[in-house]
Amino acid sequence: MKKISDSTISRLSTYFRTLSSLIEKNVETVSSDEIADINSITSAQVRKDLSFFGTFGKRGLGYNTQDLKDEIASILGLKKQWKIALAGVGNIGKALINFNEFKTQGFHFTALFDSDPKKIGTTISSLTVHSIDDVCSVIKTNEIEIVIITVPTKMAQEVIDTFVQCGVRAFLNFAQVTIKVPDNVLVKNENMSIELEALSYYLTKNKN
Amino acid sequence: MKKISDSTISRLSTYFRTLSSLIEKNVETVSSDEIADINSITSAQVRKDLSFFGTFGKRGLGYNTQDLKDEIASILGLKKQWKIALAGVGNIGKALINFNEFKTQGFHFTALFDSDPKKIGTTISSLTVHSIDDVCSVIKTNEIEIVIITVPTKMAQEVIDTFVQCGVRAFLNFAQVTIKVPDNVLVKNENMSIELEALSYYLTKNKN
DNA sequence: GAATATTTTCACATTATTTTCCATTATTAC
DNA sequence: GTAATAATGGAAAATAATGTGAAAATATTC
Repeated sequence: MKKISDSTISRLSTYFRTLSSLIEKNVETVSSDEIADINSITSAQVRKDLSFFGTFGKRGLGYNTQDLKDEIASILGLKKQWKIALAGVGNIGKALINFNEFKTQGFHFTALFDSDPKKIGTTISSLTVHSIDDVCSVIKTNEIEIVIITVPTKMAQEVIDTFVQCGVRAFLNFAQVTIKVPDNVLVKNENMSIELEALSYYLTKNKN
Repeated sequence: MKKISDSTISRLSTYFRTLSSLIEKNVETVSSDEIADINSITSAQVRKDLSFFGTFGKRGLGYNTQDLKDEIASILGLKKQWKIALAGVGNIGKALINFNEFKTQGFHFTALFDSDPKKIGTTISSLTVHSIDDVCSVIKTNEIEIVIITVPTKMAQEVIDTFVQCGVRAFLNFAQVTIKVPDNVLVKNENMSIELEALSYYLTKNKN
């Protein structure tokens, strides 16, 4: 199986949202050109991205919105409910727990972890905060497959190591540090400062 | 001036963090190879990225950490304090206001906006919540140049339009929708669900 | 101070991604 | 039913990004 680029995968997510929104409006058919317009890219890009996974459209007509949405859901693995955990119950962590979009996309918070004894044992949104020491048992009992990391930068590597040892292979990391993991583990970084700095670069370069 | 790729800019941010951390440890000199190792990329990539902006190293020695950090700060426009605003004082919005990393990177929240009459006039972290109707005057008075968008998906385009009309040219958008803006405006998307879906794709593809 | 090792820089090669082009197929209008 | 229009899908070309290797410059060792 050939390697599909990250950009292709993230555009598939975008198409998925576009299709959901079209279906909500009772649109039954859509062309690659329309999907492209909505997302400010080219139709060739849309078709190329889809072509990696099969042929889903009808020449002369376009794509059936519901069918294509289902296909993309299958490709992205969104047909199941994912159980996720969160490590680091601080400001950002708490906000994410209450962020409903995750749930509607099929990602369910099932466990919380923190190292602060004052937080361990407390309940947030009807989820108990567990000690980092109990990672393995909690992960296994709850069949958690994805972990969101919102611990302080300095602890991120160590915390992720712990989860990796318990068999977790997918992380969404909010800490501002590059994490080293084995080849069979994936860490996606969500680095808000980097995006802000890209804006800073843009404004500086295009000063008026 | 040739166009520098987004990936180069975001890697510069990463090098900037790496350098800060080395300086903290009193390291005075660093090679492209060391920077690369820390961030799990190649040294050629590091040198190539830097080469777009000048020659900052000494052959046989490497780069002076403080000098290179200063150079990158200049390139990214991080030598000034940026005044930023936030639109949409919900869960995520409030968490970001209290997210201290922004402040330490030179991004200061200076104004908040919401459309909910119950929130308008209240204070969060000593910042008053303004009405969306007052955008132009507040933006101008406070010299705000970057706006973070944490309003509901359906309102995002409209809210950004309002800010654009008042002269704002840089946005960090948390809403899950592609925003249309004029050529001289930049919207960076911070889409946490897309990253989660990339993890979902990865786990599905590499099922064990 | 000469020899060796290190490391950048620059030019080029390779790989990956995006865009263009066009044949094919479907639908619509007349 | 035929022509015109719309749209996909796949091959090829163009562009962009990354990696490699040789040469030059600097530092270190003996």
